[in-house]
Amino acid sequence: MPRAGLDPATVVAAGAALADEVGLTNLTMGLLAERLNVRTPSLYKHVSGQEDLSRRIAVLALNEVADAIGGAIQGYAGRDALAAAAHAFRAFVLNHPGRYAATIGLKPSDPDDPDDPLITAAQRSLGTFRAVLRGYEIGEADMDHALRMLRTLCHGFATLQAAHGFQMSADVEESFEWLIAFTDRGLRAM
Amino acid sequence: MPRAGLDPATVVAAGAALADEVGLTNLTMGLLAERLNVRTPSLYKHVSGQEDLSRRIAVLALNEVADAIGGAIQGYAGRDALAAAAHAFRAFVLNHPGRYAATIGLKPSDPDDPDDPLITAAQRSLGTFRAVLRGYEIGEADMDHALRMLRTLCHGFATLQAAHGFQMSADVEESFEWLIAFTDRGLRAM
DNA sequence: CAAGGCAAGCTAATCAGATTAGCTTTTAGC
DNA sequence: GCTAAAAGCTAATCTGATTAGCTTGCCTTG
Repeated sequence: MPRAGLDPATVVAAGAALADEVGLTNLTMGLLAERLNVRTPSLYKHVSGQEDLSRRIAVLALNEVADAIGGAIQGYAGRDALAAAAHAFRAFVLNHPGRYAATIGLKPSDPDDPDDPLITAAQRSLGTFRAVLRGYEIGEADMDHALRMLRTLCHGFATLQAAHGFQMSADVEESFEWLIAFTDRGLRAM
Repeated sequence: MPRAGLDPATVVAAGAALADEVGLTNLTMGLLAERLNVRTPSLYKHVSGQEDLSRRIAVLALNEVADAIGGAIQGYAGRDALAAAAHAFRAFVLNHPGRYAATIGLKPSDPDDPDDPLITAAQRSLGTFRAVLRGYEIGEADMDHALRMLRTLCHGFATLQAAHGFQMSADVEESFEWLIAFTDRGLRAM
């Protein structure tokens, strides 16, 4: 009976994948163990419990979002960068609802601890939004507000759509494009 | 030993209050029973389980949001109505994080069933946003998109703030005002 | 006012899922 | 090959949801 050869990263990756499939709330240690061909208690050798698992999934997700947006905006600026970032963000949330859900409502970690990988990952994904805004003429004073707006829009739209929150008739894709255009116009008019 | 005299509405109201205090995820049937001076199984005489309870809390919350926004925008139009609605919405989410959380990620109910109180409540709160937009010169074609944008902004900002998502230096209140002004400008420019 | 019946509450039991304790055994490093 | 840490396992505990079935308060009807 050979060993499974797990390590924290493998467990977290499998947990994230499973969360995307069944939903974060339905992710149980038992289900994850089964997926990894291991008995439930064995998982505790790699993660300290559900909260730890969830937090690590969140870190993974935030880094992946950062990578996705970062890659998508390469070579673009202004409206093109905005659109690319928004689409990349939303695609990530729709394709990985489970792991994105893990990034919401985490116990607020000490924002001063620069060793916390969660902080690092959050900063990275924030950095990509900041990069998008560099393509606009935004004063120093407005930068943080604009950044928060961008986050609000992306997060809000993606989570509402993922939760089937848009049940009106109009096409959701069209609304998303409309939203991007609206934001671009506003930012350029600053 | 007199009876507790519970009914579904009482149980749901207590559940909503408790969810606000301890968080929706920490709302257990046992805790709720204790709050109502009743044994856990007794709750099942009034709600059919946790999912049912959560759904009813969501209905309550959506109706309360609609009332809050509806009341706040009375007598206002344009930018004043927009600001009043946004503030009312956010205040609700911040004061009642538990019950608002219940409105997210519910199993999508049949949108065609007009008897579902959840649909009714959702329509009501949507109606208040529609009322805000009537103060702007928005063409028929843009209405649904603008409506979705408004929801996106309110939902996104409030949930991010409730989740302690804004850890940058700038003042959150200031960002919120900035966001409202940005949106107002954009809508007026249509 | 008494009888009947429904529904609210209760106790006891079952079940799923998280987590811990303590044992066994692979396997990396010497 | 030897040994010790780490990885897995079984067994056990605990919390929380839910169901079954009993008891009894309370409202209605006669």
